Amino acid sequence: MSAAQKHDIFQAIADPTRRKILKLLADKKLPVTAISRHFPMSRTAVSKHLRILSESKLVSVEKAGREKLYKLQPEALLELKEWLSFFEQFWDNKISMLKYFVENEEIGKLNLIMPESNEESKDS
Amino acid sequence: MSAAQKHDIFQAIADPTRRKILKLLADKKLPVTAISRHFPMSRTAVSKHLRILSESKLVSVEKAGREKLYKLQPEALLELKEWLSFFEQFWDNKISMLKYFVENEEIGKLNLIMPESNEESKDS
DNA sequence: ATTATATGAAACTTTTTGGTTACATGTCAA
DNA sequence: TTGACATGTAACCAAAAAGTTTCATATAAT
Repeated sequence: MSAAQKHDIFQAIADPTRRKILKLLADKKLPVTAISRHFPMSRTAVSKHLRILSESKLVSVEKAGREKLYKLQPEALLELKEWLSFFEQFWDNKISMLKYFVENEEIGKLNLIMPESNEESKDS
Repeated sequence: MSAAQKHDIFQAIADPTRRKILKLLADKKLPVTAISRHFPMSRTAVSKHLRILSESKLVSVEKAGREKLYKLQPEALLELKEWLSFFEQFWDNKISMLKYFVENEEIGKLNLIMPESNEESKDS
């Protein structure tokens, strides 16, 4: 069912505000008003972002009195993970070293492992 | 350097055309004209997508005679991987079962592991 | 030299996106 | 039952995105 939903997960996470919302919800369920306090925009704008996140199943909603609690649904990120893993196959031999540099926040030094940094370049 | 580049990786992969381009380039380097044959749009439109992919370092360019060969740069996806890994911490215990369902294309049955599917719901 | 191929840039159009304000509804507290 | 709080929807607007066509430039082939 659901031939083509309007918002896919790639689109959903494209917006910085929505990514920040996801991080907020990682801690705990929150109602719209609480969420919107973290942003320099109206509650209504945040509400629209939440609708988009809901459509792509990244968050779920739960009624609690007059509030509606939004909850992170991290399983939806599985699709992204699968997509990523396809490309990792073209990548594997470099990943562990890259991980090292990233985890040590020294990604700026990454040219150290790039072989093309020689003085003169010979073809083939 | 480069305080805030115009296109980040999340935006770059948000567009389906660009994701397809990345898959094409996974196989081999290609010039714009060859790439655009896979799409129902003009070469110029594809060229613009490639510029966006370049800006976010997902592809690199290499001059070859009168052609320009575009090449996949999968390392740029590391940022995405890092972002994802943050959320996996809220996810770990479910991941293996989810993987099973996904790999067997039975994601529709996922409610099997959702505890809230009882007949009546008791508060707290 | 001349023609054909490969490309990017510019100007323009249409659609989508992200935001606003105003309004209607539902729930809690007095 | 009246007032305050929490929310979503509607109508609207501006800016960004994605596409088009036209043009200019560089390289290759004849």
